[in-house]
Amino acid sequence: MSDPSTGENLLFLTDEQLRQGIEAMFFAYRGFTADPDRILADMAYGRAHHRAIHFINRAPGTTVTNLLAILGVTKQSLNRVLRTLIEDGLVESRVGRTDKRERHLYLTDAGKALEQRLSDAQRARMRAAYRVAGPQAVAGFRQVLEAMMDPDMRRRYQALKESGA
Amino acid sequence: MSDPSTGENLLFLTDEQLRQGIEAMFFAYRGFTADPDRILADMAYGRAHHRAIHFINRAPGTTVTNLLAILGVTKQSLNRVLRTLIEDGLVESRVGRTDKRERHLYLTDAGKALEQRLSDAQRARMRAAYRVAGPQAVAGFRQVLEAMMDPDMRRRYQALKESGA
DNA sequence: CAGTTTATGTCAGCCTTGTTGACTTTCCAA
DNA sequence: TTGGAAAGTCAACAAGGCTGACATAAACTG
Repeated sequence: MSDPSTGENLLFLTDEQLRQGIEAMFFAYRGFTADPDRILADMAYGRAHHRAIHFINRAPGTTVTNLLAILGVTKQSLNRVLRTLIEDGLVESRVGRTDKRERHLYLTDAGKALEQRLSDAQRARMRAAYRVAGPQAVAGFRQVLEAMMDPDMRRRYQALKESGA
Repeated sequence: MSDPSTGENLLFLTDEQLRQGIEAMFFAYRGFTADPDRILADMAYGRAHHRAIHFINRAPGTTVTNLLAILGVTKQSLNRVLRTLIEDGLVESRVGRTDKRERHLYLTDAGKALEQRLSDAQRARMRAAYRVAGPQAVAGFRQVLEAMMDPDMRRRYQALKESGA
């Protein structure tokens, strides 16, 4: 329409529009993590513990190496977090049956309980936002987020998504 | 349709859909920060410096207190970052004219140059994602993000948005 | 004018969570 | 049986959050 070179209206790709999107991501991510952060602050845990708990719950029996790849941190960093979770009885580490080098990770009942608290809080905000925005906006939201991921992370995300529902 | 209580299809509010949205936010945010992070890693700077530079560029002459509120950190934390940026000649701090207690912050030419590099990188990814998803998806993306913010952050975001274009 | 509040900066110390590098143990597979 | 992958550990370090205490200057208020 207004752009003769393509026949499309590309006003949504202006620097100003992109900047607004960038700032929206920044402010929204703060809200996104705020509720779980408040819960975790009361314990000796942080966001790193939340992430580990989330993905162990999501894929019970996952190996340390797999978790490492999903979280994108070093094994030393993850190990510190994992050790405290195991010590505190929230995570169980079982030696692999076929490959005994591997450790398979599971949430204990206490771990599941914490996961529930954290994800309830996070989902509540997400649900409220989804409800306000409506299904069509949510579809767009997901599309843009997927397009924003690094290709290997997109693959991991897709795999998780398909294993889910 | 499928939900007799509301007459709406609320399948987009299922726990599984919400969980996918949560994971999408996690993976997308990683992509969102990856490019600037790579640039910053070569210097002695981190994400905190990027945020300060971004918002000083966005609102030149902003005061320290205002920046504090936008970034949501303590003044000690911000001050550490600001001090290095001023020492390195990327940010200039001017004493307020009407209220001499205030410091007004501006990017120097060097600061503007770095801001440009960082935002170019971040916008490039954003632009690619926007282009793939299309204008309607982008509108939905923005709607959901806005709804996800804390109310006071939403106000700040709106104020920035209106001051922009 | 005296006293209080506000804006800013700074020192010290702490925590989480990331990093690198070096090293060991276990154990699968060629 | 030996090489290499998987896992774990120790040490050291840095960024970037936090709290608490304190200093200074300027503005505001009674």
